[in-house]
Amino acid sequence: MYDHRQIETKWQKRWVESNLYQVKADSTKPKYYVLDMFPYPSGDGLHVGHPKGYIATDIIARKRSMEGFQVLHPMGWDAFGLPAENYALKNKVHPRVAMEKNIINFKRQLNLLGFSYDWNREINTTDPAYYRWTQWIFLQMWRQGLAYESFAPINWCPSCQTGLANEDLDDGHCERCGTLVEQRPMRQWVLKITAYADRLLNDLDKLPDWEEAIKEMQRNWIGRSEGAEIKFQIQGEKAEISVFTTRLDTIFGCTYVVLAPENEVLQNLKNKIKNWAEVEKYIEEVKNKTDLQRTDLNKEKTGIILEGVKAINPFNQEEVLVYAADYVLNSYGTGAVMAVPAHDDRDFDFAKRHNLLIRRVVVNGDGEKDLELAFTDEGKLINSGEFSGLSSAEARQKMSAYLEKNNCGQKQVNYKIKDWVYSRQRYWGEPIPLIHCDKCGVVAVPESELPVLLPEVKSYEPTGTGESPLAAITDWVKVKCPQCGAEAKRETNTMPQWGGSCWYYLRYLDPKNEQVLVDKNKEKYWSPVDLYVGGAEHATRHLIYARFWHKFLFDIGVVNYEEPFTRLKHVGLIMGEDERKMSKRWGNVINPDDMVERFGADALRVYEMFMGPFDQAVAWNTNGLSGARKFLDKVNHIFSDKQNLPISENKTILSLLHKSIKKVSEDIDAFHFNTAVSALMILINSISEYKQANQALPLNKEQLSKFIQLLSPFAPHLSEELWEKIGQEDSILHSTWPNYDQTLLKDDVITYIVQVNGKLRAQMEMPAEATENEVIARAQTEVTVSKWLEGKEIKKSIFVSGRLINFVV
RNA sequence: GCCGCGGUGGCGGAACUGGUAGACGCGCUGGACUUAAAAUCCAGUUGUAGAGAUACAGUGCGGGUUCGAUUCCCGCCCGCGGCACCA
Repeated sequence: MYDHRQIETKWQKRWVESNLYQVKADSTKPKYYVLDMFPYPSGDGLHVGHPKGYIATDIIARKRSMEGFQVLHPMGWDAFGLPAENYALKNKVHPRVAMEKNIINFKRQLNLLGFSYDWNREINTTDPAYYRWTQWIFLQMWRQGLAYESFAPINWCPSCQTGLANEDLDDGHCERCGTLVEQRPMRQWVLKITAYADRLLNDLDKLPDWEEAIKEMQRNWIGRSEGAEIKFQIQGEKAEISVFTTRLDTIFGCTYVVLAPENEVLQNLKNKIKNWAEVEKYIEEVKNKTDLQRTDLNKEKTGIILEGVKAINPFNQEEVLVYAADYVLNSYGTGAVMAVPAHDDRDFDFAKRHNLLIRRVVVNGDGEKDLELAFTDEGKLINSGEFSGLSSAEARQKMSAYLEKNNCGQKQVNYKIKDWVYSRQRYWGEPIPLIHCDKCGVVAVPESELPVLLPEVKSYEPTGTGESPLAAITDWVKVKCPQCGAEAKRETNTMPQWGGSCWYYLRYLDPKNEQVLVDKNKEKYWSPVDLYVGGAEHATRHLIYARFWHKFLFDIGVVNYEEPFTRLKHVGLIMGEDERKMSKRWGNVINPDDMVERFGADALRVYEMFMGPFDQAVAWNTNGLSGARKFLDKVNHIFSDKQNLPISENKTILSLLHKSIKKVSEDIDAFHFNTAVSALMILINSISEYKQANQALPLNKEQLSKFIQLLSPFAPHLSEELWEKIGQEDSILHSTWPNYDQTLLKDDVITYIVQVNGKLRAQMEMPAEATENEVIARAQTEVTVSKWLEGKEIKKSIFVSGRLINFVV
């Protein structure tokens, strides 16, 4: 048993004193940038699951250093935003005070685990010197028309009392507090992420080292669909209804048109709609439904006919009925659809319920029999005028041409992703650096006056009025218009939590620069991030936002790469021992402080990497942690003998050492930490077996030192201690990562498997250079084999060199 | 409903491009040491039958390809994650 407290504090102190982890750009060396998603410093501190990703990046960082890279491995705090503020409100302290206290605790906990962060580069999104640049980027977007004011209804969380982006919702509930979100029309700032939708989608293909699952989530979230927009004239009116469809080929099957109840076309047709009173009542009813009630797939589709209104299908001049129904969403496409009940499930349901005409126009080898369900496959067109006989795909081509020629529509691409609602009616965020002037309109705060400091307030509780608490600070709100000098007002909304995290990885490159966001040369040297590790929950939030901002910064020449994160790995959760998510609510939280106290940081690191595949969720098990500790004790034991043990070099073990160097090196790079640890255990077990048996070590000192190096990224404290013990003076981090010797990987003796009809019957040792004939001859003499061959004819012998021989009888 | 991932001992999990299924760890059983316990060490640990050598079965289920399938193909079942009246 080694004294982990003594060893770990000793080395942590030395690492700080020698500035071991401080790095500078050095163009004579290759660089490697390893990044963790930075945490928001909550008051609960870290639980044992948080460091899992940090341990992995630390292992990679240490290995890369030993491989000769200049490694950037920074850490900081995502300290603005709702979580920090809600915590502060609950505990009745100022968010700044709470945040500062929490950071001290987080940093203490991280240091306890021996991470190799370069703390000289620490950043904090709430630091004015930092958020000055968050505001600066916002201003650049505003100048380019990418930030705009909108008054459309948005998601409103009644508990957090602020507007939210679509990305902040979880099944219609506030992602933070779980409250059901409402729709509220209000003034807000919106970022035009849709302008980047195509690039965000297409460039995913340029990221081969991102996990397919994450890319797929982003693709779904962006939700690109190609189709056509078609104008239906309203009979006897100048007005028209535009619909969006991806199935233009089915347009001859359109038997009615449906408008979303919020669609303004309805209001414009008020006078023509004979049953307006009823229609208005329906619109009211829908307004009072929550989004969840509306989108419940199981509910019956409601709707109301617009009496007196007919729409004209531009392809066959047919007059069709017009409905208002809430199964059509106003926020997607044009807020109106052409209903083709024969070929769309939703339209089919609605048509059945309202007894509407169902006309089939696409077939696929099944004749024209009556439909019991919508036929949504593609096929061959029928009953479609001049287009009959074409395939769906051909028809779409020709029909789009028809639309354009007749000026009644065109090809159109739609996205599910919405522009990003960027303002929050809360205190704890970056002030939006804009000024409202009666004469000049919206005016930017001059860049020389950035940052716009977040003022101190007496009450930072949300107001719920649609204004942030900042609106109450008249002294702060009142300013002179930078353009005309007249009395004007500051924008009082603040930025969301996601703002600061959209670009923090760039600030680490040059954290103290007061002139620019990041120095060009430093950016050129360190960019892009080579490895980024964090939770999968950010796939459609932070990771889309950050890619969007990065592309914008690329467009304005701040960065020189189009994609910020070359390789992305997501970390699997560590669950409680009861297999539930660790949470105070279940009382199953394991605190790393206790585990480090009992077993040591090295054991915790080894265990978390050994638990299972990195990206998979696994339940915590303290017994497993003690197993990791036993392994380290065994390691320590081998190196700690006072007397110098005799050495009798053993070729098998030497070969195993080199196989282990290969396996551990490759496994670390592939994020297969669990099998890397297992390889280290196998190696140490066989060394210690030899030691037990002969009282002689099978490897010499130099060979054994390679093992310490392999272990060092996982267990840096103990490794430094043993490294010193074997007489090394410099830190193990400055040593060179071991290489394996190809010639030592081959075994002299190979265990051959002998099968009869594919069933294992015997094993035998053969010299590596044995030929096929020798192996076959020998195999037939094995008793356990000959017994199965007796009296049978060998039809075939299958020989796999170095592995097996299989007799087919 | 759509998309993605997965299903292997009592448990976490290994298994290279089809070639010894269960590495490594936990737990459990027995033994050594000890007055005793802990720690440590040794042996065993997929199931069934057998004292044992051994035999048979076995990687969610049913088929198939192959000398040989956890791995490939077809058809299902279950679990997890994401998206979802997106036209």
